[in-house]
Amino acid sequence: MPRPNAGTKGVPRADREEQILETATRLFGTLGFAATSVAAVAEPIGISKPMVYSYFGSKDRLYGACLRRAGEQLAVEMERIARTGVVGLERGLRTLDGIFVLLEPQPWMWRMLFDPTAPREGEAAEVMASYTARITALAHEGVGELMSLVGVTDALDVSAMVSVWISIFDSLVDWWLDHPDQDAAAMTQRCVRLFAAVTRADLGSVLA
Amino acid sequence: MPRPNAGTKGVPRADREEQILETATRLFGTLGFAATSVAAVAEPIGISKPMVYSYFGSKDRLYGACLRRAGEQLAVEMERIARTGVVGLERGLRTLDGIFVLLEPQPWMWRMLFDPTAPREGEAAEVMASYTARITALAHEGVGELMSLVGVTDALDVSAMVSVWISIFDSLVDWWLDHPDQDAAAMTQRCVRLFAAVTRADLGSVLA
DNA sequence: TCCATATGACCTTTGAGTAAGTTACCGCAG
DNA sequence: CTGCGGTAACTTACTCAAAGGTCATATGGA
Repeated sequence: MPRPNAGTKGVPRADREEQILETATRLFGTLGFAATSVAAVAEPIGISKPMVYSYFGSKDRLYGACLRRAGEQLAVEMERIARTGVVGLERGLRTLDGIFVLLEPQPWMWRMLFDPTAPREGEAAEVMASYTARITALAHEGVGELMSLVGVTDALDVSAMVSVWISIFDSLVDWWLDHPDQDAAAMTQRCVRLFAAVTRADLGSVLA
Repeated sequence: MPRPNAGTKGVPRADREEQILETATRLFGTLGFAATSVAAVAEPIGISKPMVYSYFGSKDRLYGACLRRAGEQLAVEMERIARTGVVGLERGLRTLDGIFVLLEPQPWMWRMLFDPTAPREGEAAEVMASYTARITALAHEGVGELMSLVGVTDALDVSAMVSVWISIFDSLVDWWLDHPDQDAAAMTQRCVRLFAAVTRADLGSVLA
């Protein structure tokens, strides 16, 4: 029987692969893993579902590939900033700035790494765990330094602060997605103002 | 044909309803809406799926009922604290403390209100929107006060800070779920230490 | 005996994954 | 330059499993 849209469209393998990866990252990052179907990835590219399967084998492996791309970029950038030797809140701000610049063309990239709907086992889960571990280790290092500068050494306190710190990243990226008119530089400036505000705040009598 | 487990078990309607609500809240809160099946709610109670449907009609309505219960408790408590007139970071800490005490028996309750896998339309979505709006309004009020105390009035700055503040709540509850040995009082004390640490931190030269 | 409480077995939809076949580009013989 | 096979790029049309939701029927307690 006739198959009107069949046959190659002349797009070489590498190009399609990149196209799929880009679209999938956008959808996974904005809708989450669970809410993203493979067909929904294929549609905006104008290809069919089996194409995606022929390139990546399974939804899990597709997610793994997106994760690797995103995680590698983020981890490398954060490690680069860590090596510059800056410490304390300043290191935090510099990291934030680096991430914002990196995320400017595709802010949803970040969301993928901390997607709560991602599968908890399988290849993708392992890739995700390895990158979040790498990023958490960097955060731990930075937060640990900051905390010891102000005299906090309790391991659980530091551990809680690391969670808080990462979630601050998360919420700022979320906020950014809701305010797409802002650019990376504006985001960083805003963070500087917010940090300054918090350090200026008074705890009142709660410490008593 | 014979139906071995059929027939009433002598549990009155109100009791079952409460049982289902409790189990569903636990599962929705820990696994998220998408990953929780109606059958999984029925199983630990020892009843069958159609029972849940006969009580709540649909998964969406079940989620709505859980949301209403949780949201009402949280909103009422936060409003009560707001009315005591405490301001600044102290108000933040008092709110945190109130929430921790409320959440002590069921920390997963909080997660439901900010579940990203929850449906975006339907009855449950409306209930969720109304409670998150109520809670966000309170957060906005508190954060706005705090910010104006330190001289920040920009609406976008305040809006971003509200996102950050709520996500701090979120991450602390998450951390608590990972450290079930901690009680509410210990959590509050930890928060006091963390807040104190942050206000003591130095911004360095970034402000330049 | 009556009916609220209960269930097994079903229907339906959705989405992951697959099989088998179709078409167009591309290198090469004449 | 033209025609022709090989293969890479593509699609339609399916299977299968999981989960939401329904229905007819069974049973224990008042």
